[in-house]
Amino acid sequence: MTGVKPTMSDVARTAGVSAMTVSNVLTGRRHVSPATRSRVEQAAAALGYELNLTARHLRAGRTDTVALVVPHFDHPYFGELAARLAALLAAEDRHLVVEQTGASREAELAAVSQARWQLYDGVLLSVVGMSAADLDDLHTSVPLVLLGEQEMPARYDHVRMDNVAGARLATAHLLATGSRRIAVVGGADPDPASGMKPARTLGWTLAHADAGTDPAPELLVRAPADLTSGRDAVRRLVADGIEFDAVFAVTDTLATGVLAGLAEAGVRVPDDVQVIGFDNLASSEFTVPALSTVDPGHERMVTEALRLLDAVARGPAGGADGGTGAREHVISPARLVHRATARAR
Amino acid sequence: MTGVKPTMSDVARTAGVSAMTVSNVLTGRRHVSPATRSRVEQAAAALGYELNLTARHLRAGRTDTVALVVPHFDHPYFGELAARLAALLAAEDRHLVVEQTGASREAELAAVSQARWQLYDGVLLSVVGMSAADLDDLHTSVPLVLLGEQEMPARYDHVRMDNVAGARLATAHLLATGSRRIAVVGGADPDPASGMKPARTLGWTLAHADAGTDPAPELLVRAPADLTSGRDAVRRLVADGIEFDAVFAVTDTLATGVLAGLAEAGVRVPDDVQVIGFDNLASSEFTVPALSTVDPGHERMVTEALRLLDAVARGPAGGADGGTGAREHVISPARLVHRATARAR
DNA sequence: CTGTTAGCGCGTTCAC
DNA sequence: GTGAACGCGCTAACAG
Repeated sequence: MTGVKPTMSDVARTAGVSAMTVSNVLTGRRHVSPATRSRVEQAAAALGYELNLTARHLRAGRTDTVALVVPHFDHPYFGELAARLAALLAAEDRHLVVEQTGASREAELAAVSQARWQLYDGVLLSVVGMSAADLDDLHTSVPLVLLGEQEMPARYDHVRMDNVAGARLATAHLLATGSRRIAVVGGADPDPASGMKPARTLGWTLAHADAGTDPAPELLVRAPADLTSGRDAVRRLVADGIEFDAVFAVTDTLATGVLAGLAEAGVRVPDDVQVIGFDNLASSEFTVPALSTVDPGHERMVTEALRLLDAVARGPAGGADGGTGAREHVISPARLVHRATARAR
Repeated sequence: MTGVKPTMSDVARTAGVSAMTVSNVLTGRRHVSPATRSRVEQAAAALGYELNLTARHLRAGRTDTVALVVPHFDHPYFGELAARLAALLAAEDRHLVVEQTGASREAELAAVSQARWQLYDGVLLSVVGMSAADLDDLHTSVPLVLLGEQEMPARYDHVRMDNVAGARLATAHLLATGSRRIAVVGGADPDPASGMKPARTLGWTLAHADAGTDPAPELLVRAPADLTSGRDAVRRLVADGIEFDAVFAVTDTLATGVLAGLAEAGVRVPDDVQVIGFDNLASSEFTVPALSTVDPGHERMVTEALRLLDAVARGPAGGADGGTGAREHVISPARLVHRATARAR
């Protein structure tokens, strides 16, 4: 209630020591005699002293904080990612803060061009809207690891899932269990250079090729990756009278919407239409029926991302490449999770 | 590639001006002649200068950043909360960072006792594990607004939902549509002083009293608020042979688990058992069948929370009370959302 | 084990 | 419209 915030010197003065000693007590980086320590602690408590972290950050040049920058806070995929990273970092007394860009290219560029990242020891950037070219224009001295399913410039470390293999696995399973008209919901033209959708769509195409068939073009349903779009995709398919006996949804979120759409249309899953998603969200076990999906190896991805980030932070000179500028690109293997929306093989 | 990060003085030197002028160009707080401005901008670009925000923060004593501290990143309720807040703040060029405590009392206390909050202009704290007594012991000079459904000390601003009224509404609807044995999943003894569960359970009790009945005690099923627990609650109910013709789940997450459990047991919803949840998550519209639920007035909650935070930040002296220490406690009204898991009245 | 000195890189204050 | 000096609060480096 005195109004002014006490500083370290204030604590030092009332404890009868120097500011350095107070600092030592607080950081524990140097030995302090028990007697001195307790005098300092009492003085700090008496004054209601609170360490000023911004000053520490400026002086130390470190913040012990890693940032995760995601397009949306409210997409379960990113929430789960954040939770996993936070758990890993907390184990080593480091902190995670999460920031949101908004998914558009413009919003991501704006977020990225800001000097905010200087506040962190490293940044994990989940890219969705930006292109490889945009990323190439990016200049930051902060250790940066990219997460995301599109093509990325070689000069950044990058962790992603095996989208093609996962989608191929899912589609192959649908073919092997008797489906012949497999819609890909959230599919995209395989040409565009960005995003997970072309890769997963490619997996769908390849699985058909593997089976010696060719998917009908009207079974490729473009859609943004949200719940509403999944439901709408089914409505559209039904309204257009397009026959299908299975759906490969390129994300679990889309798949959940698809299940809602199929239920609404009175279609039985998996008897009439099988469904497989991609991402293995925590909630996917609890859809009705329980969603079969592709697990992208979440744990692997977060441990690799953190490993790469620490490697960049420690050795800014070269990295895995020995100085050419190329860095590691990790691909986490995908695996099929069998539940109730697809038949057993 | 020179290795050393340029500072403002470096930029100033190569632009042939003083550091102050560089600062003025960057902040835009004072007029700078166009010619000087462009010289500074070119010098900054040439050197690859990046503003050091930690220094600015120390000097300015402000960070233009608000923190949201939540128990879990990966619970959709908090993800949606974060997204709403971020949208509101972005509109005024302020930033939101989200941090996670872990939901236990110990983890929350640890998170809270740290000086980290000094890094923010204000903190929105989502309380789950801590008691009112714990919060009373809290001493921080950072503007703080509490979010959470338990009792909170009067000296903090606090925003919450109308849990009792919402639960009463839901239960009353179930009674009015013919259900007589309404289980409350996630229910709790109304005595304990903390948490949303007792309040929502109380609403369930009161609705029965309103109807002149008394719920059977075996219909109160205690459970943590997650998907697995919702499903397990149904399994237990069924295994124990307890008859029920409706479920009021105290969160949508629990309700989603309940729907999975009912589907697994071959129970038809809403024909055999009606279900109503609480929270109105974005995903609740897409369960099968679509979940009827209680909407807690999300938008209202976030605007109020931000309004209170700004009020604390601006007038640290008094607040709504005029200096007695008591502050505003806002209760957002609840409303029933009719979908497919409950019959129309 | 403890103290002294000297900044970290900005922005406020006051001058011109 | 621009500059000089100082200090925000803390800690690395070197004493002793």
